[in-house]
Amino acid sequence: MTTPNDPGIDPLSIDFRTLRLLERVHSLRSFTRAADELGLTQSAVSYAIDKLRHVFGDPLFARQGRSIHPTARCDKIVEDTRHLIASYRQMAHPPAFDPATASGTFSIACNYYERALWLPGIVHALRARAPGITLNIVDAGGTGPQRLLDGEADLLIGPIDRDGPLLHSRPLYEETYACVMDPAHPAAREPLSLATYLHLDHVLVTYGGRWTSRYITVLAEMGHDLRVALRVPSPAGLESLVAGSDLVGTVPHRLSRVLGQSIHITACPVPTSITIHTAWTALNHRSAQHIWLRTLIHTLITQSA
Amino acid sequence: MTTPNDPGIDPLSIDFRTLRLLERVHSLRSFTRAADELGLTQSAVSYAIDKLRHVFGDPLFARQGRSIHPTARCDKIVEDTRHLIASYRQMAHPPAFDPATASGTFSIACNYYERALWLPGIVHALRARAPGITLNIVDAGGTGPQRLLDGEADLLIGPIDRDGPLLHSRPLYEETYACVMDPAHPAAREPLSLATYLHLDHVLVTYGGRWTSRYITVLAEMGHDLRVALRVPSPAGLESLVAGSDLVGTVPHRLSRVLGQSIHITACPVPTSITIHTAWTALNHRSAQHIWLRTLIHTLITQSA
DNA sequence: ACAATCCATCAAAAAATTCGATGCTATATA
DNA sequence: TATATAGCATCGAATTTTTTGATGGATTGT
Repeated sequence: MTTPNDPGIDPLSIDFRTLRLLERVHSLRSFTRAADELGLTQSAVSYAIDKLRHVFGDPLFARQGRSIHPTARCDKIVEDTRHLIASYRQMAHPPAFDPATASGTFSIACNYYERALWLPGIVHALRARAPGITLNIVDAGGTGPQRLLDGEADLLIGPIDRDGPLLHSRPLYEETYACVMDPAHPAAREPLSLATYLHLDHVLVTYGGRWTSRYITVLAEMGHDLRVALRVPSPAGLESLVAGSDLVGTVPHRLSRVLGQSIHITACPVPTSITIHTAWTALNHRSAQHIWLRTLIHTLITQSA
Repeated sequence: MTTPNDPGIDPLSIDFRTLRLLERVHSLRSFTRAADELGLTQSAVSYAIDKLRHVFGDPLFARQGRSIHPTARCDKIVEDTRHLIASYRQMAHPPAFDPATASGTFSIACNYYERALWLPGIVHALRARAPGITLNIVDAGGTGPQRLLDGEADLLIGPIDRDGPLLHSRPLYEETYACVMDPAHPAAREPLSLATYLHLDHVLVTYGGRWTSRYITVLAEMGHDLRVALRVPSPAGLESLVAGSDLVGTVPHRLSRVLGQSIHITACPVPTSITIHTAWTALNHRSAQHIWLRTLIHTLITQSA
């Protein structure tokens, strides 16, 4: 019938369906009934058992007149098989992510703007709902997507222009620019026109690296150039720079509102806006933890934005 | 790409070759190199991974420019997979039978003849080589194969005429019949002719049930009938029945030699012989323990027969 | 004896896998 | 900046595996 260690068949070519079939035949003591239960023909069951017979080098079942009797080896194989299938099922079924008991680290790349506006809310929610997760904030710098691709961050929050390759993203809200200045500034008396804006002396927030703010790009496309008196890498402390000076700063509108009470805020006359997104890579796209966290963050931000 | 819990594909349809493929891709960080190693094309590997992606609802690997990076879920799956494959391999590989440490029960069906001749040797060898195995001797009765088919015995030793269905057997040796009588018996003076044999008064061993000894069958076919003065169910004590009487007993030749010194033994004139076999069912045909035991018994008996 | 049950087997059909070739994207190089 | 290269995805064709439906052989129960 079969020789032990039959070289003609690779034991690894057995799949879990075939193992389940073996288990059912063993339990039901019948090829025919197992076939019915599994929605197959008796013939297919016979074929599958025959394959298993070659793989295990054992007859597995011997006919005893009208019924079949498993061999001792078959009993043992079936017992092992039950554990094997259970393990595999557990492996194939992703355990539902439970924030309350979850542990791990989650890295967010963003810049001063997002940290100032949204980080407190995120941290607060996370401590309450998923206290086991360590939050790691890295500076997005001028090139946010690179943080994701390099594996330094799991989620990027910021203005994404291109929906580049390998990058999933979801828009949060649209942001406009605002100008901040000393309340005593002459230009603070009425809404700012583009002409006036271009004649003022500016404090420019460069955001460190090679990033160029959208309003600068738009101005350049219009053929205009900003009179820059001071360049700073971050909006932090911008309030004290414009207070008591004639300098004007341009920052996202929502940010201007948290810079301090002592400054005058008015709409920026450059006709453009940016859209803030969350973004991540394919690596995390299906991760239960990541889905939960990015959804949480998306909800928090869009609800208060 | 893929939706979690994709209903279109049965997770159980994954086989162990595919899991090994996943493991290799994960280790080598390359579809192409895994394909080379497994003797497949990159295309086949891509197909297999795609199937796994649907089953697990996870991209498993994300392209990072020129190379690939596994997802966290993939790492975990691969780790589980290694255990799964190891367990399966152990299950598929029949553990070599080690007599010295083996335990269990082994049932032999046979009759007085085999017990008297061979059981001491079998017991002796088994105690020495496989002390953990319990030997269980059951009477074969008139219908030996039935003991096997009923599961009452693992091995039958005895004269098998038919190589019936579901029954494996291996011949041990050929046995002839001998006549035993009192040394003072008139017929003991010269070789026994068939004519003389038929005129003697016999003690017939019936072996209990419905069994008919071969020499009886042959005599009947020849149209002869035996003059039976006494019927006994077993050859045990036959010596004392023929000693000091005019009765003649017919038993297998080897058995006659262990009945006692005080009797005369001569060849039985009925022209026939029987062949002693070991026999077993398909249930035990591939069992390592059974193969070892029946080979041991076969060797013991043929070496001293 | 006779019908019924049940697994084995065979040829044909259906499904899954593999191959070879090509496409597409992201580096690396000139 | 353009080009070459490496590497996975995808497509149709070829191959292999699985399933089916029909049939055979053996055993049991009536």
